[in-house]
Amino acid sequence: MTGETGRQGRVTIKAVAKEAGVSVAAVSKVLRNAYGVSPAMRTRVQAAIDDLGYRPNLAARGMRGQSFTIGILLYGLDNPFIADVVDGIHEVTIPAGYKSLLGVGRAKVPIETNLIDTMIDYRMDGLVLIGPRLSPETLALYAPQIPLVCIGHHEPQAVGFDTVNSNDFAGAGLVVKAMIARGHRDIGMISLELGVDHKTNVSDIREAGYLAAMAEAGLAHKARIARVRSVDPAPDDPELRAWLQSPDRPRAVFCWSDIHAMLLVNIAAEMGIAIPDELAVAGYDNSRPAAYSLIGLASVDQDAARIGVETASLLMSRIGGRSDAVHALVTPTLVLRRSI
Amino acid sequence: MTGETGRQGRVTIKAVAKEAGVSVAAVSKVLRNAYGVSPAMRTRVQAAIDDLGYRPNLAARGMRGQSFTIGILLYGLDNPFIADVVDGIHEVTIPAGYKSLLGVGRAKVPIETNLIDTMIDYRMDGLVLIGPRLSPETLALYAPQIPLVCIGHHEPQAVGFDTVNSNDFAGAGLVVKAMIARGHRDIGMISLELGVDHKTNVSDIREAGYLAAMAEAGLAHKARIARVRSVDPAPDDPELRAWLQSPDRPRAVFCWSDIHAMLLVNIAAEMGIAIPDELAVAGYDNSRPAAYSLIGLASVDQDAARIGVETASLLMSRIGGRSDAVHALVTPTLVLRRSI
DNA sequence: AGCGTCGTGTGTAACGTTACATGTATAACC
DNA sequence: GGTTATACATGTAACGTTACACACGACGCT
Repeated sequence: MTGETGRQGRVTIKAVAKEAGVSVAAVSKVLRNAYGVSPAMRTRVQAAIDDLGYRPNLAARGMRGQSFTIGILLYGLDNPFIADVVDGIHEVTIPAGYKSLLGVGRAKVPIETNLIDTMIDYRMDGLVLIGPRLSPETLALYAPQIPLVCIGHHEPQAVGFDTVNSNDFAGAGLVVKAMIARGHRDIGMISLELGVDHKTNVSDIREAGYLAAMAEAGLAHKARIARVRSVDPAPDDPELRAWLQSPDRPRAVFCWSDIHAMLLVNIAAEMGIAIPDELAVAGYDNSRPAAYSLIGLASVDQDAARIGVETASLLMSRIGGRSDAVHALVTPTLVLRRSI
Repeated sequence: MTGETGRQGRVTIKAVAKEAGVSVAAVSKVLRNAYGVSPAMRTRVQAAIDDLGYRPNLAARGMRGQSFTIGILLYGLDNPFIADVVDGIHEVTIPAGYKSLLGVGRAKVPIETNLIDTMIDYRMDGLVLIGPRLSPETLALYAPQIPLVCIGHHEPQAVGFDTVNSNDFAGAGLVVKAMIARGHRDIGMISLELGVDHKTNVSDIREAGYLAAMAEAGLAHKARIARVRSVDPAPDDPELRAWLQSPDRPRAVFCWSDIHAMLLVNIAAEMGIAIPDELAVAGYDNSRPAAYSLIGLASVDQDAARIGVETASLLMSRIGGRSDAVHALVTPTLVLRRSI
């Protein structure tokens, strides 16, 4: 022991109390903006906090009360959509005094559950899950343990947690209508292979929106969905190449994601297929390379920042005690570019 | 109180001890693989842990001992380099029983310091900083508080922490040599505006490597560096456009980053400048869109995964008690593509 | 037999914070 | 003037874990 301040020179609530000449309980109240503290006391304690450079120990905090930290679970880092969502979340949480820590789930169930467990074990105040691979049953298991809001998980009947999504149904409709306006009638779709919980995936909702828009335009008989296996295909993906070579390839195609749409545009260029004259393409996400003039990919913009803001607001109110479930939809827009 | 198990039904070390018929101290020892526990006791406790589905409370753990968690500070999420680095880190840390949580610093000093504080306050066992904007002085202040390894921060004389970097000096040399092999002599560079701590930035080391390689080839008089202001330029960045229009534009250009190189390739295409016949371009990072056939950008590959592995190994040994500083360099390779 | 040593196991005081139950003044009412 | 609110401040028991000091029996050595 080196004396008064403890071995690491770390400033604790005790030191602040001593410096300000008040009790630790009083300091704690000031820190939490709790009821029953006079303005005089508040300023005195605040001065001591500033003088000593005190920072609360989050681990200790988490043992008794709130930690003022939220956890965000992502499926990956290489996605501009996620970057914007996170920015949107911070726009709300940082002014509210919350910090956030992220975990990368790599779209694998064991990693995701492990990370969620970690976040719960750290006594975080709430969790945002972006595109979780977890089943509704698993989520229902976690929901009672911690305030939860999911993005990119369509489950409007869920009761224990909130969801925020782009209106994927409407977004697909925007694309189909724009293509019809361009004179196309033979419009196909490229989607993901069906998963086990496929009713909750964004790609499935986009499929439904596509089919509905086609039907509404009297083109139900033309509608067809090709499914690719890989979420993250290589630049020379054989599935996409095969699709482009197939004899009954449609005249226009709506891709569930920019990743596939951009690859399609590139492989088509290699194969000498003219875009959009021989094949019109539209994607989803309006990611940065879609705007490159060499790519020029029309794409649906989800308004990721707004999704983030909406999500964070819901999480804040849920941490505040709300228990009824809210399921919000954010309206997307279509960014027209050369490829359509 | 609802009775035996506590209000939230959460399983504590106490419950495990009771179930196994031993003391809490014994359970704690088993959890930490500490000395002084018989095989019989170990199996008995482990069985109880599995039966009850016990998970240690990290907040409580962090108050006394290790939390088995490391923090990773990133500057942003929209970068494939970072994604690969993080994967490399996990390759080492996960088998070692460590979890990791990320923070996004947005390349802003106050956010970065805030996040590092948070991670320290959570009693994490170690920190990885990827491309921190912090000054050597600030880092020296943090280093005594927590094991630290930096990526993308060149400070080979630092004593309190380790660094792992791509050999940016050599990477720049690879590009210059490849361009000379293609017959170019008029080779320029596009770099970042100088920051205050510019001796530690990767862009500055790449500049030095570029200048050295030019000098070595007897082209020192041809060498010139243009500096752009924005780290994250818009698709129609006026600075890059102006550079392309300038009368003394070089015949070939090495860009410090793919972000700028790809934009350059696109704006050049808009302006009718033929790549590589009128202008050869090479970037740094070998990011995914660089491989798109429509872009075809030659780029230096940093071997991000290896950097991650190296970093994690250093952090583990530093957590284990090592205190001398290691400064590792990873050898990059150049991926040749059409643009050069 | 007596004395250290070793291998195992237990009891319990921290760790830094919050929540709750108690004070203790001062003001407000009959 | 005595009771009752009201507002503020304090003392202290948790929270779940680890680290430390210690107890206990068995063993090997003089």
